[in-house]
Amino acid sequence: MSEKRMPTIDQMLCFAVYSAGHAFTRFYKPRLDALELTYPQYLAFLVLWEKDDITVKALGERLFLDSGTITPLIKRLEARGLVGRHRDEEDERQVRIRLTEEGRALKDKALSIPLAVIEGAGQSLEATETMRRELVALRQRLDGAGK
Amino acid sequence: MSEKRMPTIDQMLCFAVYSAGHAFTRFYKPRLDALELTYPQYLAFLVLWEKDDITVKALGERLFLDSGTITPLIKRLEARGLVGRHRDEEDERQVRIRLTEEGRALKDKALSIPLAVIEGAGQSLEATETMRRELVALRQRLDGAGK
DNA sequence: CGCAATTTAATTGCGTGCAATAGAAAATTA
DNA sequence: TAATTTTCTATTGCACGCAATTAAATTGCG
Repeated sequence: MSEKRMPTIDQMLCFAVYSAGHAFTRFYKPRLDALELTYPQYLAFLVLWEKDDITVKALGERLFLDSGTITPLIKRLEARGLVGRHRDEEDERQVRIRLTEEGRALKDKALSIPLAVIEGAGQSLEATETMRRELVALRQRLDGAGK
Repeated sequence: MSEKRMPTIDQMLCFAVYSAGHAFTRFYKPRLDALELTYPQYLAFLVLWEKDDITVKALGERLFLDSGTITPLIKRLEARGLVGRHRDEEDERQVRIRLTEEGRALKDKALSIPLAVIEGAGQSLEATETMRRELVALRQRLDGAGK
């Protein structure tokens, strides 16, 4: 005689996060198609445009992804001549990722994207910043409580 | 010359959503491993436990996923005997998904998960509900502005 | 009714994410 | 120094997500 209840997905925060993430990917799609980049590839470029010549590990820590995701992603960009991969001379365990001239130049084509996304989100910068900060705090608590 | 700026990923709402989504998946992982379910499979069960015998389309609309994702996901659950797939007699284009006895019984093992997630999120129910509502509104604006 | 347009699922192909493993290099320790 | 442990990257295998296509069933229109 259990007859216990489970929440509806519409009541769950995790599903709101999950589906909002997909909505962002959908929104980015036509803009990133113009650069022939996927959303995760775009994130990798944002990190590299900010600071070039970083290791696979550093990029992974920034994006919260491991080498199983980063390595093939970067290899696809390398195959297109957008980045180079080089073993670190000091520490040969590490692989450093460097933008090529073409990879650096891609930034110019991406300049219009952030504003388009802000417009697409359709809320004030204050509301956006509050939401962002709360999500980062949530992520930290989830990872901390994880185990 | 140009020297234009791009935001840092840490400043971007989309990345906060993206990485919080992964954090939820990580948090759910050990709980769902006990049921041998993935997070998307768990979401599908939440929908089915709420309302059984629904079409692939209805499930997809609920989860914001298309048949390219739903069909193989459900087939894996079918192979494990947790759901059945049946062509609708009235409209043979449609496939209805029905829980088996085993699939229905799985709910009992999942009952403790929602509370664990609420604890893992580590914030008040009010804050959680506010955040959820804002994320749903954001998703709607992104999809609406999409094109 | 007859046929074109629409709807619904399934399939294919590609790019993530991530667990598990392997292998090499560096750091630690006995 | 030699042996052990740790770190870093790559690889394999599996399950999403989604675009594009296909096929079958239904609907709508003349």
